[in-house]
Amino acid sequence: MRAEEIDQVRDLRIFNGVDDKHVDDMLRFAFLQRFPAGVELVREGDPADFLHVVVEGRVEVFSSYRDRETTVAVLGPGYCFIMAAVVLDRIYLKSARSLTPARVLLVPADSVRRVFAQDAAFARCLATDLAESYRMVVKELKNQKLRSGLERLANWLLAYRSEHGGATRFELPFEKKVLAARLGMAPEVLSRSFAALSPYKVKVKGATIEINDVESLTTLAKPAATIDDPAS
Amino acid sequence: MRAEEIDQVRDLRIFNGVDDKHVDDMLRFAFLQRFPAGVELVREGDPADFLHVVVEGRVEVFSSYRDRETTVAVLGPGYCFIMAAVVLDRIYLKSARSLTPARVLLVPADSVRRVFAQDAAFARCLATDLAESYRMVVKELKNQKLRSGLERLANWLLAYRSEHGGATRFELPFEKKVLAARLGMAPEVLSRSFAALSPYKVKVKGATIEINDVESLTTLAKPAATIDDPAS
DNA sequence: GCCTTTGCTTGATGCAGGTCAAGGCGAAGC
DNA sequence: GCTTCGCCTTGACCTGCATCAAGCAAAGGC
Repeated sequence: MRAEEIDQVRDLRIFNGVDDKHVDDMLRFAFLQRFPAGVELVREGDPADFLHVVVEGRVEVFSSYRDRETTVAVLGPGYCFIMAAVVLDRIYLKSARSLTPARVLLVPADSVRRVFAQDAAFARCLATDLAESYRMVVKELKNQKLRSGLERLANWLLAYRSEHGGATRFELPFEKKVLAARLGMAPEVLSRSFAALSPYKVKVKGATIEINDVESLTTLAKPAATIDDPAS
Repeated sequence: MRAEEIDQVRDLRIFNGVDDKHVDDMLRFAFLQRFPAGVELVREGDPADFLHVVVEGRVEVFSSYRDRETTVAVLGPGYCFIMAAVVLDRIYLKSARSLTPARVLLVPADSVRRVFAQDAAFARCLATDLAESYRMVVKELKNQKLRSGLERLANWLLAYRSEHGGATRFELPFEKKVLAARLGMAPEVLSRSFAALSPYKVKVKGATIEINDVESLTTLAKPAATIDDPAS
């Protein structure tokens, strides 16, 4: 990696408080790789060779079984994936593909594990990051098991809205079929669900969403801190 | 805690390699508590006061939302729960209740966090334990989203069988309605699913299960390393 | 012994959401 | 302008699972 690239990634969350020397150890053999959209970055079942950190663009994390596929998460800049597999030196449980053109930092797994064994601050970084990730998956599991498709959509809309300044109108950040996968439903069902939200004054025109009555949508969605609040 | 009790819990997995002095720091203010069956140990939404470790008995981890409830896991001795909430000093995302009479080690959250900040070995223990837990939830999420109820049952039977010596006959470790919750289905559906397994030579008599044709059951279940194998 | 309780099974019915097939529509190309 | 190609929507249909309502059988109380 070039020095200028190193500076771009040095203050990623996972390096927070870690000895510069150790960060350099990891980055020396790392790559900051550019990928076009639609490339498979990681395949489920492979041994964990690299810790991946999204620097730019969006990455979809998914898993397949027989002829089925399910999206687990859609990650933006700052998030790393497959950390657990790297720490434990196991195989990947999930696959990942770039949804948009993306830049991803690839840190060799063995250097991650080496620094993990030596640097207490890094071990703590990984532990808190893993704890965060753990809680994210738990929330997702609850979201899937305890809510209907319509409820998931309503909650997603409210959460996305408030993450982006709370404007009445906004654009979907990715294609509707990706959103459908993210919400765990077929694209057709997403369509119908959007239609079912019109009594709640949600207007959909292409990728543009308009939420004209947050109150009534909230009544339907019944958001819960222990599922939706990213800070709790 | 009494000295004799301390010895019982000192070599739990999470204290592996941790400085004795620090383990004592945590255990000094800990309780080894006995609970009857059916007691709520932890309530979703409460702040994380204690790290809980199951020493004896079985504990069901679950979550509620509106009038629904879902079981996330059933834990036996050696497992800790709500570690992520303790590390991050957040609220519990899940509730827990004892299924059987149980003994649970309760370690005050602040002493866990204090040792986490001081002792590198403990930070690494927590990190690997969190990584394991993370992978468990991911597997559970995949199990739920990618499989039908019948497939989940078939895989659970095969996994339980091989975890317990691979005998042809065995007893269910808990009530069928708990198993149903664990598998994410209504008790009635579990009943029907058991019935649907009789062509695969699975016999059910009360709590006794007999698997007479592992091969054909495996063909149905199609177990996958990235969902079912606890070691991968 | 009988009766109640509790857990489980079985049947009937309804609904959410998946699947298949046929358009509609906007963007890009010619 | 028209055509083509993806993406999305709409309609019709089907299936897996939840729900409700009995029945049944083993276990414990008296």
